[in-house]
Amino acid sequence: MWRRARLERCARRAEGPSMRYSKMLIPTVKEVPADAQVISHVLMLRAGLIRKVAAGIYNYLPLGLRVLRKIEQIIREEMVRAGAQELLMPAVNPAELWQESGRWYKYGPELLRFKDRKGADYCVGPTHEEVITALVRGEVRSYKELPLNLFQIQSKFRDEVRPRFGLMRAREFIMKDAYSFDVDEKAAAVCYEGMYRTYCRIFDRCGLRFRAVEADTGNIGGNRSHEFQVLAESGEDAIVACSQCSYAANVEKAAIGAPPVAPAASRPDIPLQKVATPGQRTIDEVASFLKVEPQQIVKSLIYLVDGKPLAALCRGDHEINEVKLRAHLRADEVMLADDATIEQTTHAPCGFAGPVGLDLPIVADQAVAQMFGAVCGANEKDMHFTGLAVPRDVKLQSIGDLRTARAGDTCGRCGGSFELHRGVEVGQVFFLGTKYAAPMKCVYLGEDGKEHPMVMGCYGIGVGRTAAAAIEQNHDDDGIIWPLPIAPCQVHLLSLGPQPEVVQVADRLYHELLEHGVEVLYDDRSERPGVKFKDADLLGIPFRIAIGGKGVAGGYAEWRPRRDRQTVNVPLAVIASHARAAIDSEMRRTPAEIAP
RNA sequence: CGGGGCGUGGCGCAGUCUGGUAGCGCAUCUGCUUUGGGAGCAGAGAGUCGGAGGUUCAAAUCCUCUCGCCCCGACCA
Repeated sequence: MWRRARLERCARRAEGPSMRYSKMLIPTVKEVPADAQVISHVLMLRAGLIRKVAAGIYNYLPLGLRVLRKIEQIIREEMVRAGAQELLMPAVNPAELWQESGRWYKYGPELLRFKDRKGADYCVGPTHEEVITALVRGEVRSYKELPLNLFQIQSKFRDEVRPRFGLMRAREFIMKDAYSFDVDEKAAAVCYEGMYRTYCRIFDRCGLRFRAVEADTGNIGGNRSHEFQVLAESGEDAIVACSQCSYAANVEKAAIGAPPVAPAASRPDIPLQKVATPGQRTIDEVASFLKVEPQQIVKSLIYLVDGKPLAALCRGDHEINEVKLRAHLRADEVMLADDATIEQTTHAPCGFAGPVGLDLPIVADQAVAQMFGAVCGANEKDMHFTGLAVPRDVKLQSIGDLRTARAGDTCGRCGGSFELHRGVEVGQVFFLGTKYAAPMKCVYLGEDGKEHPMVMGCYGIGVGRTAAAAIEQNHDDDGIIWPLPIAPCQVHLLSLGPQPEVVQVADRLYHELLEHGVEVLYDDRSERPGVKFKDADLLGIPFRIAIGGKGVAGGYAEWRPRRDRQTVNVPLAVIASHARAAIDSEMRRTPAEIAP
């Protein structure tokens, strides 16, 4: 009963002065916008949800904002349920805080910096670890005041090199960011687990299919992280999931099982031989020229690791993963060497590098360590070696899991095999430890009377990106198919035709739906039916009710869910309660109704 | 930051090579007809051709410089 009351309250608030289409700013467009590359961007523009103001900067129009507010509200409810408190920090941050954490110097041009009238340095916050840490260290002294988990929902700015894909990669974007403060690692780990579960609830409630995957911690630092990936063909991120155990990870991070030890029979002990390969630079060229498979070739890449050259080896059909390489070497920066460095270190042009006799530290992917009878570059123009036996011919500094995971690879946890998915990253949770608390002296007095740094975690959700991901995952050729919990409205009511009795019935039903606590968009425009149908499909409101001349004469309305498009005629007398019941039943399909 | 492309009524584009009255489709407005899957006819309004210099009798068009946007790559929530 409380639930009905709440829904009615929400609907009344949502109704505002009017949800009549004729009075609203819903600028739909027929033509596909020229500069939109991904479907969510196309549909958000076409459905009149957003408009671009500048590169990566958008207006959120009324229907678009309704979606963002729905997502925000779900996040807010679940964060509060998990014990977090909402606050709001400034978008503009003084440079001093960022200098204190060191990120003023490390962050690079993505941090939008500017000066005020006095010439003092400021930035627009791309994230808020500095501000929150400064706040908490100033206000919290004792272990008795911990733990704390504080969050905000706010616009952030990252001056992306290349903003694109609409809200998927904007420069200004709305983000929920939360920061937890605990007395020790153990308590912080409990908090991290709690946030992990909260995130699962949030995306479940949004009605999205997603996977939580192990992730690299990137620049934010810390030692434990999960990304929440909404599964969609068009996702930018590649993730793998084990077919046998629960392990799932970003391909950048996914631990690949060690290859089985090759039997002696498959280790041909043949001599190293230099062969001419004029002009054959790429793996494919060398493979077809020497009539071998790419996996029999050792690919040798020269990297600059914190400025120093190093050779990294992987199999010809594999890809070196720079994230893993950086982690393996405990380096800050890993980048492919330029041609000049390659020629200097290998004494050969790019395309002929090899590990034999190379005067550089060499690291190898685990799959390379057991290669016999292989092919590699000879560090000499137009020459390769055949008969390479890695253990015999190459001095390796170390061996590790250095390549990007692929479908079918062995799971590093259980030995099962990986399936590949694509996803849109909508959230990430980080276990930060004392990375910020220590340098910024965010400390508390413990029971032992001594000062300790607080142990932190941070937890982000891209609100606009979640909306975009929902569209990537839920659309067809005609438009968006919103999951009910985040749809701009629940029911799209259409009046078809100019006959006064049709308008009268539709008007009455509009009010009846509102009285039933239904969020309804009422298309009362004097457009032809075709126009209204097309706009309804484009907007993607989950349920459509059409009132037409025939229906009014026969005493029924036409009910059609957007997703399956199974049209049924429902008597006018019960259509409102039919809608109410359909909404309740659909909402119950989300885990929100599972006991807290 | 490297490479490529584009800036012309609200939107999408043609015109630029070869300088000579700025055009098309959609949208908008008016009228009549039409009303179950983006209607028809008739009429109308709306553009400093991204900006600044220059060449020329004459510049959307040629030259120089700028600004913005998009795509590919490197980088990232």
